[in-house]
Amino acid sequence: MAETIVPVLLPVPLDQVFDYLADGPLPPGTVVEVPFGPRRLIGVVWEAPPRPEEGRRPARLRAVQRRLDAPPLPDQIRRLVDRVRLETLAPWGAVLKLVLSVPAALEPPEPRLGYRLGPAEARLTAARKKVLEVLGDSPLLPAELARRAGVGSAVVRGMAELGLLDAVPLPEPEPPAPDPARSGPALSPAQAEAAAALEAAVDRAEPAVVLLEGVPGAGKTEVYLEAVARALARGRRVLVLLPEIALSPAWLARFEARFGAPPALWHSELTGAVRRRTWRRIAEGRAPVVVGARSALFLPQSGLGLIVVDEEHDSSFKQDDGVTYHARDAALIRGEIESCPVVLASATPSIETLVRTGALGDPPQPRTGRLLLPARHGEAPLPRIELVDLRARRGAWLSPPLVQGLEAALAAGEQALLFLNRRGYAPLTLCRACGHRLGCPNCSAWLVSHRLRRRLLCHHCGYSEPQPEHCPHCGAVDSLHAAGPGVERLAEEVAGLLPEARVRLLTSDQPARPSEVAALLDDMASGAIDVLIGTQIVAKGHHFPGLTLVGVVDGDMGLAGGDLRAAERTFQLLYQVAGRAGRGARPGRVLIQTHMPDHPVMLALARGDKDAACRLERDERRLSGMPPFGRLAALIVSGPDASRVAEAARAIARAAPVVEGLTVLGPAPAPLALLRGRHRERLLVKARPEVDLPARLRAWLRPIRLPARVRLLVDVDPYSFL
DNA sequence: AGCACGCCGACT
DNA sequence: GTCGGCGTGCTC
Repeated sequence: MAETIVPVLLPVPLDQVFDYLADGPLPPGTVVEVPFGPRRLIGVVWEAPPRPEEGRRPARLRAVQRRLDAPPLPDQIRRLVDRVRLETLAPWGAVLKLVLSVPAALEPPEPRLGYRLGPAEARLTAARKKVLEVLGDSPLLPAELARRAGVGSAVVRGMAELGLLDAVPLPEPEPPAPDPARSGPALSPAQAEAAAALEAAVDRAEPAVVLLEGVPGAGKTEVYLEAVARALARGRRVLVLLPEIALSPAWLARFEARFGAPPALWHSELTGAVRRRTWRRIAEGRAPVVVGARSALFLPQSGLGLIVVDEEHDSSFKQDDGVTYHARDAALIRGEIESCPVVLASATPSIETLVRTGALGDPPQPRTGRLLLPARHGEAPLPRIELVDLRARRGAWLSPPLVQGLEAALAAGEQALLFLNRRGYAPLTLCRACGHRLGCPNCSAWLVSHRLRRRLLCHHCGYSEPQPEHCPHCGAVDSLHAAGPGVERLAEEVAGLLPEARVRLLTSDQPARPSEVAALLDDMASGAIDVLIGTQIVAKGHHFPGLTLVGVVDGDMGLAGGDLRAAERTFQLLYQVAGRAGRGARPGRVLIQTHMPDHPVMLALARGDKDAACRLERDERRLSGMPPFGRLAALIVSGPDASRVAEAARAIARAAPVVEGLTVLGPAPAPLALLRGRHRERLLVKARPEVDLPARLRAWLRPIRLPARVRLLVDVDPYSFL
């Protein structure tokens, strides 16, 4: 057979395909193993690039090692990889790596081994007799066998080695398929109407973007699950993206209630055999519904009839390092490729989505729509939100109105939630003798005091040191002062004010163990906690029937700094937190402490007028040409040597294209000028909508050669401005 | 990203 | 005299 040259894309951060020799043509999508320098890598046969890549070919091509016994990578996924590469400017191979996230799954799965009675004879101990007793006709997994016999797994393994047990392959158990015909909870007329609109979109099987908007409790999930059912009934598959933290047992219970079977789950915590099996099941088309966090978008699922992005405004859909993609935006690309609708669900949609779908009165983009779900009858209305003006107040972190609110709630046997988006005891430690502030040696950031651990931590790089006894600068004793509040300090203050109250903390790192977190949430739900103090992880989803008072300790925190989405994010976060109050029988009350009671975000929250605030924000963005009325890209130049980094950043700026509608700001030291020991300079590129920003960036940056030890990170449509 | 190759400090 | 630090360069 004639030798053929095949282009292969490899999961390494290089922006090119590599040519190999094969015995014959291999269709694009074929999964192959190839030699790569001293290594062997698994890659995917790709379409040949449109024109021969510049740069020289090697004298001799090496041969494809073997074809793997895995389903070919679907065309749609290859096109997604190509599109994401072009949009994010990430190296081609780095994007492929998102797809080939489970290399082991590409190998034929090893059969699971079960044990049955073997032929050999040996001295039988009591434990061994027990194992043989419980062993029936059908083979059992070793762990199951050991459990039933009440012995250790070592006994079972030992018996297998002696030949007392025969190992036989067991078939992989197939999880039950979701049943679309199983009827869901009865829908309200408004829900049924919205569901019908989504079902019609699924039936059309065309690219479309539908915003599904409604207050918490309006029943958005039930509505889009009807669309999921329709897609399944038509023999199509479904992908549901959720922020990592929204992938909760409660959500899964709702799914199972509707479909009688669980979906395939995908998130970062999955490891080992479960991760491998899930990937394989999806690749082989045996998972009708996949539910996962942002990385699930790159699973090799084919035949999609619907994509749902729930909590579409959530900024955790944006990946800030490596391939800087936004899963919501990439999902829209995927929807185009798959020719299926994408449902974006949220109680507080992003400005981007509101504008795109015409929800704020702008002309909607073609093939978009908005469904607005009203609150359900009998559902608790959103709680009353009151602002507490902190101007001219000094001293304690909790104002008198909030303290009175706490006392009243506890006296009535109700629960309270205090929200402060700051882990630890205090965000800053300073010396009262010399004024020295304790900073991180690797980052331009203050060390955060964590009293429970008796350590100072850097929240950016993980650096930590023991809580010092005296000032490391002047040596003064007992001079170190904790400045500003963190949740730990708040807990201390509440304990002082309400000594009899049962107070607990909940943050991303505390309690440490998932089981302890679950126990804490149970305690909160059952009323065994009076005051829960937490960071933003308490904002989402939880249903605490006895919770009537929510206190936002520092409503202004998110508004500081020059982040273009600060107002939007603060509104979304505080709205979510506020929604925790009054979900049970008794009405809720929300107190937001603020130094800016006249700020549009605060006024919108207090008046419950979301649309007005969104319009105001939209107008500001339009006026300043900010997203979605223009695009941004951040170029972060970093390296261990500050002056080389600065010089490289200036060189990049000098090479900037002179194009109508494209502005380059900077370079300037990034807000976090030192991060993990690397000095950072930032350029901000602003483009008008008619400019093809990624294409301009590619042309600009392609010829740039960076000096040694200097790196460039391109972040198109950045969400983090650090 | 890995991995090898290559030139300078503290050890059996 | 070697082991090993990580800087540099390459991978069809």
